[in-house]
Amino acid sequence: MSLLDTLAEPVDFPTPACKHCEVNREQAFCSGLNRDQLIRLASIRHQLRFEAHASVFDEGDQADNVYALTSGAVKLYKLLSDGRRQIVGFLFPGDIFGLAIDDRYAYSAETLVSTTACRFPHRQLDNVRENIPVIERRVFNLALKDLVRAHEQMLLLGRKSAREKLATFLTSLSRRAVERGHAASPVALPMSRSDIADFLGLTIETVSRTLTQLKKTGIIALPDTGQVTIRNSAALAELAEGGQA
Amino acid sequence: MSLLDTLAEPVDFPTPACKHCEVNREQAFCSGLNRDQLIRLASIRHQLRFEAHASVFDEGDQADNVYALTSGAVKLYKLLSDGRRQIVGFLFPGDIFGLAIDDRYAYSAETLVSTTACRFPHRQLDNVRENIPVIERRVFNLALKDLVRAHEQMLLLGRKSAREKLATFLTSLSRRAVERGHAASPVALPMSRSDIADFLGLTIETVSRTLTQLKKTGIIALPDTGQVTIRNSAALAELAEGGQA
DNA sequence: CGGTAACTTGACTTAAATCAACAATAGTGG
DNA sequence: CCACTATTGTTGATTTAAGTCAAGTTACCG
Repeated sequence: MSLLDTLAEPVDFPTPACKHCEVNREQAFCSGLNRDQLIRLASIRHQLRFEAHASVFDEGDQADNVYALTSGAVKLYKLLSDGRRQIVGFLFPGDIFGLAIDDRYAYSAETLVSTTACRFPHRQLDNVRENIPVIERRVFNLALKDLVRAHEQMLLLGRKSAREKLATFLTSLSRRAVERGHAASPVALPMSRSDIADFLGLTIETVSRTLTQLKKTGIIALPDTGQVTIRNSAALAELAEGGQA
Repeated sequence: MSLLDTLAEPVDFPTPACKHCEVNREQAFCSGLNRDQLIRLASIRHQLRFEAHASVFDEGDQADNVYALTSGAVKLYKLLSDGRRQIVGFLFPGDIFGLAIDDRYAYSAETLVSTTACRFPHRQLDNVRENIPVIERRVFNLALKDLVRAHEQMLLLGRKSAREKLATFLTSLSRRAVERGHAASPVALPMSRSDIADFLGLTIETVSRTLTQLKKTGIIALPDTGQVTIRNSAALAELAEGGQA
């Protein structure tokens, strides 16, 4: 689709919040902006729909676009030459991805489930950011949140046991679900065991065993592979922080 | 020292580049700005000198300041309640630290050696950033570089062997030294083995053994504990990326 | 020069990986 | 709707990379 097509898309004003970022109003990319600012953003955005398990872009690709996730879920990952994989983030509605330096994406992005996102051409978004400081700051704060999360993940990867890793992972997913207006439990696991393993620096066997172990101690329940019920969130949180719960 | 004292400090204009960020001109916080922009920044900065092994701030402290490192080196780390530590970054001249969300630092900062830094009160820097887009973008790009580095470190922590971790670490230190105008080899190691271990998710014994092993294969030499000579940078780089060098 | 802290090396242990079935789940086509 | 197959997930047996425990050794500092 060309830029002209994008501009021709219906733009639903004067709705106060961007319809396509309706989840996570507090921190979403385009929430709380005024009419003119939304029009500027809408004029350069392109709304996209992806199938489950679809590639959005690959590490090393020309970084032409920034994406704001509006529904669904995405994983970001890096590969070593022999196929070892590290997932560097799971994204949910309200998160953005695709920011890059050196004009190349530093990770690959793939959907976990059927997903919708707004796409913003990097160059045009740069221009909007330069002219609308509140948007620049919005993008900055989202990037900073990613950085804080990355630091927490480094602590997890470098210093936590398998049990602590899983406890932290489930706690974090639950907290983020609450931020998006969902219940703290049960937590949806839209990713495979293999994805969880590659996010936590473990193998699928260890992920499976550890979840079984947490189930046996009554801290969680596993109604099905795609869902976890948190039965004792205090114990889970305690475990996540290195306590001996 | 009060804000008035800061303002009373001699400001060396019309020097084109901030004297205190003279290393790493390309990416440094205050390089390449015009006279008015430098004056604005200088008016809110406070120049500091720290001893070696001095605490700059602790995780959880009120995040009142942002720091731009001008000489020396700093480590950023997070702790678990039982004392396990993860170093989330080593910083060198040209790097900034102390950016935070929620008004709390997400990590502790300590000097490795005698260090000088510019300190900017968060509130006042916010104001300058709002009014001077080029400064906002400068801070943004430095934060984004940190994020890219954090992603690389997640790949290292989650998926690389001890040997690959050390190879990556030395390669990265060497590359950054070059960026600051130093030689690619020998590489200075201003941090202890314990710091290296806590950065790479290893123990000091494994760090020591692995360095000895790399020395035995002739890839590096260890003239003393604080320095590494890279004898075969191609082999080291190959190892770092998971090759079987 | 003495003493402490930092680093190295060695012996042994262990948490998680690997290898190997097996079970459950989800698609697919009859 | 139900077999049939492929994929994903679980569990068990064994291995291994890195951790732990324990000396030594070197370097640094008062």
